[in-house]
This record gives sequence, structure tokens and C-alpha cells, in this order.
Amino acid sequence: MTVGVRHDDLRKRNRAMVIAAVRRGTQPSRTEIANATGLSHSTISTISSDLMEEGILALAKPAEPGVLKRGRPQVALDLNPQAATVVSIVLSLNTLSVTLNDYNGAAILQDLSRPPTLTLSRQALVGTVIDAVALALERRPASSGPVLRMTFTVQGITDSGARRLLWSPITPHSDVAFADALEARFDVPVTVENDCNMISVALRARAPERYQDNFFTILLSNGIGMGLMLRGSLFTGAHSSAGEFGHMNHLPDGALCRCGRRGCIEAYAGNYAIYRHARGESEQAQPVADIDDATMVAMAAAARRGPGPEREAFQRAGEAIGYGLGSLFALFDPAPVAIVGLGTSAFDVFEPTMREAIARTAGGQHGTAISFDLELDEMPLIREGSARHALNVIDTQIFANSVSAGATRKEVV
Amino acid sequence: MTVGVRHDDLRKRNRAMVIAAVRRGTQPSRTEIANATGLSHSTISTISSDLMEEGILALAKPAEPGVLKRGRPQVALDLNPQAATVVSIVLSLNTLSVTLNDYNGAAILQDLSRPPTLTLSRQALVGTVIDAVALALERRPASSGPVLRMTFTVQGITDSGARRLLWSPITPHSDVAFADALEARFDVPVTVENDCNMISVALRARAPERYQDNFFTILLSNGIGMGLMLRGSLFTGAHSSAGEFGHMNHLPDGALCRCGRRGCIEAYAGNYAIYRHARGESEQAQPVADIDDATMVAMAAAARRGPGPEREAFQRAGEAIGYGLGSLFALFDPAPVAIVGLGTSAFDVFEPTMREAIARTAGGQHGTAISFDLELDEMPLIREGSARHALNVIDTQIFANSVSAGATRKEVV
DNA sequence: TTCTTTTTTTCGGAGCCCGAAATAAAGGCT
DNA sequence: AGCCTTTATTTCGGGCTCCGAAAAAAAGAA
Repeated sequence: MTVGVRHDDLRKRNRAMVIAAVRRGTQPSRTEIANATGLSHSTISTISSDLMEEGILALAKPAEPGVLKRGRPQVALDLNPQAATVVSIVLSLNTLSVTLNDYNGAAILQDLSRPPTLTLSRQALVGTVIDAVALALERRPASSGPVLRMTFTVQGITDSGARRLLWSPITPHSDVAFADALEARFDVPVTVENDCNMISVALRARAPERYQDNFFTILLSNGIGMGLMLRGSLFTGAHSSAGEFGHMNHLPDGALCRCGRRGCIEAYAGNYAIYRHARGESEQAQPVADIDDATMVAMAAAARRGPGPEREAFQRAGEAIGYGLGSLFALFDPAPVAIVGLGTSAFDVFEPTMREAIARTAGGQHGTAISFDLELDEMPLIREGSARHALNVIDTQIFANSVSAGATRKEVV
Repeated sequence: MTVGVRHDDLRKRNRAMVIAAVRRGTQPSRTEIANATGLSHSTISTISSDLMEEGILALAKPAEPGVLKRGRPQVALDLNPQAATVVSIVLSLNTLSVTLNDYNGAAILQDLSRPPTLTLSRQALVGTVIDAVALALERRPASSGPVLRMTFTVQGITDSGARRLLWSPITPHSDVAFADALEARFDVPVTVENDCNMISVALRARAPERYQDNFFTILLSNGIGMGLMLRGSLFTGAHSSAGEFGHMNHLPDGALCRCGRRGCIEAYAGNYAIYRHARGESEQAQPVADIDDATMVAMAAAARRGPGPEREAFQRAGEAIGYGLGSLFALFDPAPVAIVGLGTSAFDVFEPTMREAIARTAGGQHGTAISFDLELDEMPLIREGSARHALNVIDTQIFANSVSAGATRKEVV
């Protein structure tokens, strides 16, 4: 059962809403916030002056004295960058990225290293991450706010509690408790998140008018990842991060997938599958661990030049993705789809067969109305989403609590 | 953006929660409600006495003086059956059912008629429904409460606003505005709902411990329907009711489906598909409109007796359903599945191939842990869910509003 | 300088929830 | 039978929170 709404939750929610309104990035005035939230001016006034006193909000720079209107000018509010610092750790194949962002979301430090993730022992992998974070924290400017939250993002399946990496193609180890290890070392709350989910968070923040309540993010790289935004929040399963679009079945008993099963979408559309097909290997040949970007780009170029095994390989990939999307559309109605990753560089090659496949499914009735957004480089989105995710938690779970008010009153007594 | 939480919303939500606690059906005392909701005893006391004064709640019958405990005995509360009446209209192939339920959910009247839905004109179809409802309302007992809500439930695709039937196999007409027609005639709010969704509502109400946040309902009849409960609420698409499990693709370019496309799950697992296959017809043969129950039962019996086209037909059906479920499990993690409808009478025949198919997909890792609940007759569930749905709306949107308090105070002034 | 106009803050009022105390309704004990 | 103990429910006072109205502030316009 849903738990009762306490009286103090009210203020908490409304504080969260004021923060959210300011985070939207338009430097709104109190009047604009009042209109947007439907709360009275007096309430907004109280809440925002509290938040400013607590150092969460700040007056925005007077900006352009541009349009001169009559009456008292509105005072723009903004987030105080020094209210907090968040750490975004992104671990992918042979790459570890650590980023610090201020409370306003601006990156204040970024580190990139290239540990051999596939060969590191479990302990060494965790140690490498911890060292990189420690180094970044040491180097952060003195003016930065307190570190209140970290997001550890990785390609693979995470547990539903966002504490562990259950399985990932980037390491042979399974069930690695990154959150516990990081929390033990740094004493800051950490969650372990799936890369595609963080991309979805970033897209929603970037273009809320397009990526609203329901949309899908598909990451095309060696594997196929997916983020599922349903009803305005990320879907995660009961046990894991779920959203394993790449392992929906395309053809029963079909091509061998990296997961050991046969016929998964990924076994046709993953980089290794395209490579395998383009080289004329059997569909049952063992998938290779990684295809470098240059090879993929070269294959796409070959496919573009004319018919041949490369073109055929991309067409099969498009077909598999198209049928998969068609099934999604049958379940959820057509929704915006963002396709992210190096695979988008060959989008023109596989789009025709993909659309043809969609047209043969239940999603086809909506025909050409379905549009795709492409984004070649996923890393910036993952970093952005990871930081944003941490900031959202701070906004709604830490700063929304009006501790100060209670404390002040206590002292008066 | 989410709108601000007003001060009065608080009471509204807590009233709704008290009503929900009582509707759970255990005749809770005020103390039990306080514990369940986390609200204080004083708050529960105020709210429940208000609700009783308004005739929404009532004291439960003293019941069994069974276990004698020390201390003041708890007073059980219950819903006042006369607080409202809801109308559930269920339209399926050649069958129209109209049921009145009291506020406590008990059926107080039920009508069944058999209009030829496939041949009626659009106007006649709507007229038939209206006449049946009018008749039921005329015959209702004088002691029944005011009719506050109707649910019109039908097999097929409804619009996301729950106003229209967009497409249904039971009538050639599309985009029929049943809600508007019924509201115009009876001046009572009406929503148009999908049958599988209402089954899901009923299951959740019946067994909340099993059907909690995420579960799937699959209806096996001539077509294949699905209800998608995600995160505790029914999923509906941006445009339609969505959840078209039967039209996810099983085999590209496969068997001809009733929807005109090829390879849909329904084209293997729908009654017409099983019938077609068992009779040795081509997969591309035109689907027949309806197979009567006796024929299906006879085919299942034949399949059970030994190998042959019937058994093969059911096995193909199981395979198609299994791969479909496997895809669902890849997206959502394994969740409870309820299989409803006459198709369950052959469950033993197709279960082995279904499970084998699931084992070949991403859902397979959870293996035998996946369990299925079967329910042969869908009609009682649809009726129950339709009534429950209407009651939920009354609870949360009508009775949760504390009009009386404001009114009383107004009069004092 | 003195209006207007618009934004923001201040102030009183009302609603809601909570905790503590009071009241109610049993059974237990002598 | 009468008082004690236990548990449920109601009453009461206090503290928050929100709102609307009025006041104050900060401009441009006249």
C-alpha cells in the first residue's frame, strides 16, 4: 500500500519542485516559478528565500538589461554551483572516465584512463576505479562544493538495487559490488547504473519537449543496449536493470549470440555480428570480443559503395532492429527512438531495411511518422546523464528536506 | 512539469488512502488503518468519521465475537454499499453483458444478451448497448445508491483517452465513440477500456500479494490479448491501449495474421491459427472469424490423445507464445504471468514447447522459476475488473474530495 | 517628482497533521 | 459487584504550511 502523506512531505515536495523549476535551466524568477507550479507567490517566496539562505539557490547574474519593461524587474534565480559536487564514473571497454560536476551541472574536472578491463582481476578492476576517483577528488579545486553523490555507470546488467554490476561484456567477472566498494572508501552514496539508462536521462534533460514520458534509447555498439523510459521514469526490472532489447528473439534458432543463445537481435545487429557476416563467416561462428571503430567505419563505407557482403550484413542488422522495434511499438505504441553510438555512422545503410521491417509489423501502421534521432558519440551523453542522475537524487532526496527550518526553530526554543 | 502540491491535496490523498485501506476487504479498524498508512490515530479518526458522516464508510457488522482479547475491542469499518452504484458493460463477440455493482463491489444485477455484433450497423450497435444499459438501470432495486460511473469494456484497441473503440474484431466498424454516446444518454461519466486491462485490474484486486507491481495478463481466445501492469499501474500507450502482444513478430514473413500482416504471434497462437494448422490448411489461408469453444476443446482433446496435426498446431502455438514471453522477459525481467481464456484448457498440450521456447531466450536464465496462473473463464474477471476500475475512480477522484467539510464550514459562516 | 506597473515580501487566517491527554469499552481480578 | 488493566478511539493544543490580501520595493512613464 502507498504510505500516508505526512504534513511535512508537503514542503519537501514543493521545495523539490522549486529546485526542479530552477534546474530546468531558464533562470526563472519567483513569479515564473509560481506560475509554473501553481503555488502562490507567497509560498514560492518563502521556499526560495529558504533555499538561498541554505546556499542551494543563488541570484543569477543580472544578465542582459535587454527588454525594458515597466514595473519592478524580475529577479532571475539560478542554482548555486558550489552547493554540491557529484562524481560520474563511466566504465566501458578498456576505458575509465571520471568526471566531477558542480551543482549546476557544469563539468569541473575530467579524467580519462585506459585500463585493460578484460584482463584485470576483480580486485584490480575495483582498485583501478577507486584510485581514479581518489585522484580526481584530490585534484578538484578548493572552491568546489561538498561531494554528495556518485554515479557509477557501466555497460551491462546491473541489479535492481543499483548496487552491483551483475554482468558486463567488459569484464569476465560477474556480480561486482562497485557501490559498496566505493562507499566504503569515500563515504559518499553511490549507485551503479546502466549506460543506456543514463543516456536516456541525458536526453530527457537535453530535450524534454521531445523526450517526454515514453521513449526508447538504443545503443548500437558491439552489443545492443536499451533504455526504456516509461511514463516519465526509467524502467528497471524486479531483479536487474532489464531492457535487454538486444536479447529479444529475432529468429528462433538463428545466429549465435554473445550470450550463448541463438537468434537474439544482437546476433544480427551487434558489431561482431555485422563483422562476422561481412567476412562470410558462419552465423554460428564464435563472436569476437571487440571490433575497433575504424573497422566498423570501413565496413560501412564498403556497404555504401555497392552490393556485397558488407551491405548485406548491414541490411540484416537493420532488419533485426526493425522487427525488434516493431515489437516494441506493438507493446508501447510508437514513441520517439534515439539511436546512439558508433552504429549510427552506418544508419543510412541499414535504415531502408529497418523501416521495411517496421512496416511489416504492428508499428507499421504509423508508417513514416516514426522518426529517429541519431547521436554518434555516446560517451558525452553517458557522462551527462550520470551527472544529471546524481543531481536529481540530491535535489529530490537531500536538498528537498527542509532541515534548516526545523533546526532554526529548535534553537529558538 | 509536475504541478505543485496544494494544501488541500493532502487531505484528499489521505482520504483516498483510508478508503483504499477499507476497500482492501479486510474490514479494518481505525487502529489497523493507522498502522497501515503510517498516519496518526487522530488523523484517521477525523477522516473516518467524516467519511461515515458522508455515507461512504459504515460500521461493519459486529461479526464473530470469536477471539476475546483484553481492552476495548476494535470497531471494524466497511464500505457503505449504498454509497454508489457502478455499471459495467462488457461487449464481446455476439455477447453483451451489463452488470450493476454496489459500492462494496457486490453485483446487484446482471443482464446478458446476444446481439449479432458482426452484422449490426454502427448506430444499431451503439443503440443496442444503450438499450441494454437503460433496461438494467430501470430494473435496479430502489435501495441502490446513485450511479456514479460506468465502464465500457471491449475486446480490441481503445484510444488512450478511454473514449473510443478504435478497432475490434467483434465489429467491422472502427473508431466508435461509445463513451460520448453513453454519457449523452445517461449523464454519467464513462470510460472505454480494453478487456485484458480489466482482467489485470481484477487479478490485482483478487491477489495483490501475487500480482503486485509488474505482471502480464495474456488472454488466449480467437485473438491474443494482453494487459501490461508496470510499476503498479496499467500501461497504456500514447495513442491507444497498446499491449498488442499478439502482434509482436514471431517469424518474419510467417503465417498470415488476422491483422493482414505476417508472422505475428497471433497467427500461430490464436484459435483461428490453431484451427487452420490442425486442418492442414496453408499458413497463408484467410483466418476464419470465430471458432466455437467446442471445436477448440475437441482439438485439444485430439492433441492430447497422440501425435497428429492437432498436437502439432498446439505445439506451434506454444512456441510462438514462448518466444513472445521470452522477449517480454528480456525487456521487463521475469514477472508473474496470468493466462486467461479458453486457450488455457489446452495448456498442458502447449506448455512443454512454450517453456522450451522461453528457455531459448533471455528469460530462460530464470528457468523453472517462472510460473503461470491459469483461469479458464475470462468473463467473470472482465466484469469484476470493470466494476473495480469504476470503483477505483470513484474512490480516488470523487469520494476523496472533502466537499462536505468546506460546505459545512461555509454554512457556519 | 509623482504616478503606474510589476515583482516580491509580509501578515493574518484557515486547514491539516501530530502527540499527549482524555475518554470509552472491554476483560481480569479480588 | 466493583475496581484495575488493557486497548481503541476521540479530543485538544500546538506547529507547519499554504493562501489571499495588503504592503513594500523597484523599476519606467508622465
